[in-house]
Amino acid sequence: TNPGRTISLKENISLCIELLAFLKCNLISCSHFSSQITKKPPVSTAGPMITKLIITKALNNKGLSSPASVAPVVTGRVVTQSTPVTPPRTLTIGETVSTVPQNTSGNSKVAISPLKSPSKLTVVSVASQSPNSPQKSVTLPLNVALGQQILTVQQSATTSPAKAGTSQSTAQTVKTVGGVGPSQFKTIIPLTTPPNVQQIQVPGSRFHYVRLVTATTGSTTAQSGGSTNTNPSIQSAKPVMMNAAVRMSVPIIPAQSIKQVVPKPLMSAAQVVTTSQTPQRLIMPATHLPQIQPNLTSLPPGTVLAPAHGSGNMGYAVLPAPYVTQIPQSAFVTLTSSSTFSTATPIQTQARLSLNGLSTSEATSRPRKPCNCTRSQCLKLYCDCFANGEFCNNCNCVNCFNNLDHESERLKAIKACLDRNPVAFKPKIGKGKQGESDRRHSKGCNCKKSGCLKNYCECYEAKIMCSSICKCMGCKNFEESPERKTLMHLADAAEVRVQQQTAAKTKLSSQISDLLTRTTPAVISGGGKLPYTFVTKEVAEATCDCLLEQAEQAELTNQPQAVAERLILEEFGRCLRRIISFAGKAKTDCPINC
DNA sequence: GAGTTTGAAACT
DNA sequence: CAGTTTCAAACTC
Repeated sequence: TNPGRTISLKENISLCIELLAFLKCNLISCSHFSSQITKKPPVSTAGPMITKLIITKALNNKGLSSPASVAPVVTGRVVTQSTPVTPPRTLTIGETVSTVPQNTSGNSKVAISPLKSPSKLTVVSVASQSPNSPQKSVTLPLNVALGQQILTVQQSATTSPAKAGTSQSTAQTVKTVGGVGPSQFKTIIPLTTPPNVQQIQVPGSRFHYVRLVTATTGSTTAQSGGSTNTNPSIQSAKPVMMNAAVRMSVPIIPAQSIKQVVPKPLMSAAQVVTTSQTPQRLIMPATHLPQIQPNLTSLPPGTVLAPAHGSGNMGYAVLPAPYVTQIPQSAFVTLTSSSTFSTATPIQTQARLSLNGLSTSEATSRPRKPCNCTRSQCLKLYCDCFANGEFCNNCNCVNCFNNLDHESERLKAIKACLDRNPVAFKPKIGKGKQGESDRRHSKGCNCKKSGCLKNYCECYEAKIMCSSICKCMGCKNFEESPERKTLMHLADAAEVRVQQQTAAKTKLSSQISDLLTRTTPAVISGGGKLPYTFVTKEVAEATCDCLLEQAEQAELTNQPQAVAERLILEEFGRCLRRIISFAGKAKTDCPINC
């Protein structure tokens, strides 16, 4: 791909070996190969994304209500919005909030699945504001409900018929699945690529966990038991066993999936969101869903969505996405019963949407450094995990409270931090609109001895230069600083070296192992392909010997590198022709295609 | 790996 | 708000 690039002899031979392996692969019987491909489950190329986790009470399968049983159990939370464009405000679940910006005119609602629901997985609830349309919910059999995107948009009772016709297909879905007429449920907005929902069984837990998984590529299968499901591409739910040591796997969802239901962004990071129901519930933001960040899930970690006045004491707790991946199996009960924070004192935390100027997805996609806290119990900002809104996981900390076992303490600590500094959990490194060059430390550093050229300095650590707001002394971390340039060059060179060495090592080992593992002769019959068994270990070694011989000859005769490369490649071509020739001859001669 | 240095966070 | 203490990471040996 790069004609101007000079290839060393070693690389040349390496390429030849690679070609040899490739040839060998392609000699494998076509049917054999294709069968392996078809057996392979579809794998998403997208990073894991959490869309939502619904926890219901443990249920036996019989306990699922029939579609006709419109239970008064309200488990899906309805968030509404009064106007399409609103300033930062207090959100009251149950208020009218527009979640479909185009044509629902503020009367649609987003049902947010609760942490727990009594005995059933309730997909939709209506917080009716009309006495003629009492609050209702549709309780679905789990295997049916699982096929639905949990975020739903409903028409409120006061929505006009004209507005009600915004999404006929999805409304039909609701009607069919839930057995409830369109007058009650206007719209369920499915994901553009519907999710695969998996049940997660947690031993010892009373709760039933569900996760939504959508593969962005690959085939999909019809949903089991989902005859009423109008979307055939929804995958069947699969039970997943979990133990305490296993992280809850992260569902995958296409990035565009949530776009349809993204309500207007909540402007303030310190909003109070109130609910109108009783038990505390969880809203788990999807770190990898930037589209959903502006809505409820963009609320900062630790936020408790306080109940609305006069409507009980249930609230939501917004947790950072890593929470989901680190969550221990037994923690939900503690959380759901948590009532540490009343409506009068809702905890408001700031979203740590980015770390050091990186987006959340970027930041969370890389492995986090384990902390080593010994005295802070990981409940102070000294602890990087805590400061980043994450639970400690695989850390080396002592007496750690930054976990679900100490959730109440943790929430208190969050509150204390925010009392001291309302933006304590906001990213310190702001990303400028024009790219990284505009990134800068929000507070500036205060370095005195390091010259801002060591990682003690938060600016230098974030690979940004100090700015006018820094109060550092003897700063050398500025654009024209020769010391800084030298350091940067050294760091870059070191990084490149490490990468090259790692890549070379990986490539070589994979080539060797690849060749060695494919040298077992085997009889492949039929398929019209040459038997790949001719590329045996001996043949590969002999080929390599031939190539090396050419390389040595070229060196001995002081040939220019281009000539040497040509000789090697020509020799490789000869080797291949011989292999193919013998293979074809053997196939003709041998009655059993050996 | 132990000890030191450093600067942010926490505290007064 | 300034000064001091605490803390954990970065760094050095």
